[in-house]
Formats: sequence, structure tokens, C-alpha cells
Amino acid sequence: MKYWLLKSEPEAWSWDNQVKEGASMWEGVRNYQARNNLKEMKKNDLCFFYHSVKQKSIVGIVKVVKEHYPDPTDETKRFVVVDVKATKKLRNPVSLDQIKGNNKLKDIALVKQSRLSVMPIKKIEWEEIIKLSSISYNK
DNA sequence: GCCAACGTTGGC
DNA sequence: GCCAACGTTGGC
Repeated sequence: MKYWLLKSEPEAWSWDNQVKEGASMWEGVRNYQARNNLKEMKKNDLCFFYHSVKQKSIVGIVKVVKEHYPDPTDETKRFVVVDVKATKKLRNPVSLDQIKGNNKLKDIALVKQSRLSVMPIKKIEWEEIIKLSSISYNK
């Protein structure tokens, strides 16, 4: 069981869209590194759902419900999608600033490779972010 | 809105 | 196969 982070601009595809839609394709990835990550995802892996550009926060968790298959929106047939489903909203969003300010998260791919849209998350990083989301809730 | 950091494309 | 030119992403 692995952990991941998926990025989306909320104006293109938001957490609320994901909740409303239920299980849906994670489509439109056109980057090889991101694609390779999609291919490694297994059913029931969990992914943070990150809102880029505007909110710049992790807002929820989606689960992989179907492993990779060809992206029907890709004419070149080179890229793939997985199906994901919203499973849990974070109690409080965890912002990029919070992540950057946390020593345990300083090597996270989100910061190191700011342009990558599908990235692996280490278990300790996952747990730390979960913790941050509850701590901010208590404040 | 700007631009740094990347990724991709295509001419050579 | 190199690399200049171009396009895109996403933080600021």
C-alpha cells in the first residue's frame, strides 16, 4: 500500500467536483514522470488531493478504485489514467506554507518538484500531514 | 501578471 | 544526439 499526491487546479477540477462525481478518471496527465507514477498505483492506494494555484492546500483524500488504463482523451495513446474516488475530507486543509515550515516535510516532492502533478508520498510524510490537519482543527 | 523551472519539439 | 526555441505549470 502506497501513498500519493494528486494536484489539480480547483477551477479545472476541484475537490467538490470529485465528491459530487464519485469514482472518476484522473485524466489529462501529459508528463512521463507523472504517468509512470500513475502506472505504479495499486487499487486501494490513497492519494492526497491538492488544490494548486489558488488555495495551495491539501484538502482531501481519494482512493484508487481502478488501476491504470489508457487515457481516452489522449490521441497519442501514450498516457494513462486511474480511477479515483473521494473518501475523506481533511478536517482542515494543510497549506503549502505549513508543509514548507515543517522540518519533517522539507524533502517532500511537492516542494522539491513543484511542477510534478502526480507524486509519491512517504509514509512518514503522509502521517505528518494527517497530524497537521488535526492539529490545525484543534486550534 | 510575472517569471523561474521544467518539459517538449524540431532543425541541424 | 544536441540544443535553441517554445510552451506550460504553479508559486510569488
